[in-house]
Amino acid sequence: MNEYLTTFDDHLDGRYGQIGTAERANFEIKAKAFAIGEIIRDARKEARMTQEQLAERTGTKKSFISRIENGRSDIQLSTLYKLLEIGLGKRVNLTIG
Amino acid sequence: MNEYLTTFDDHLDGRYGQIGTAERANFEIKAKAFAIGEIIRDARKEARMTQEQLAERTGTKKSFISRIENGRSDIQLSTLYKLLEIGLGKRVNLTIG
DNA sequence: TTTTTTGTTCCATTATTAGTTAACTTTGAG
DNA sequence: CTCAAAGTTAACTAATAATGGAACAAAAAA
Repeated sequence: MNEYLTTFDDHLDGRYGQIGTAERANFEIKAKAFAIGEIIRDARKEARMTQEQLAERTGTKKSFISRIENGRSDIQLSTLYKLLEIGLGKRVNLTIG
Repeated sequence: MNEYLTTFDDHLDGRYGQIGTAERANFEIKAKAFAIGEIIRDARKEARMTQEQLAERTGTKKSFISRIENGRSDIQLSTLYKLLEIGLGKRVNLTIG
């Protein structure tokens, strides 16, 4: 079971200028959300599946999978569940600490 | 720490007619995604915060919080992080089993 | 009960994801 | 190298989340 405990800074490169804390927080939140792609790709590789196979199992296209895996989409919760649970047979466990 | 391990059926009422398995799976995924509202409301109550306070801390409006808590929105991942981590100071822990 | 606070719902607008196709690039086998 | 499989990207439409405001309802306080 892979664990993905992340801090905001995991997904930043430290190169922003003079922005407010609210704006920075928003940027960091987006970066964290986009990082889900890496997790999905890892899970797909682990399942030894191609993007096309995952797409077919979830009723979508490989281009859509690629976009997500490359961190270009802030996906909806239903998409997260669909890809990981239906597509890859994983169990998504969400805990609030 | 509250744990929200859910099965699809937790969020269904069992009253659907003759629909295919793909359609049913899709419906269940949606239901599961919508169920995040309950989790957010629990966390907010635990933090003794009003919807308006949570809205203010996350740069949004109480009407938006209400809609989510009542399971009327399939929110994006960034919204999940924004409300729980920035708004409520919780830690969202996502594990893939 | 009256007033205030908190929460819900509706409407309209904007922004972005979901979904798709096609062309292109990269990778891996043979 | 050549070919095929796998992955990436751009462009586009449709669906829907995000947002804001206002009116209303419910709950809590005075």
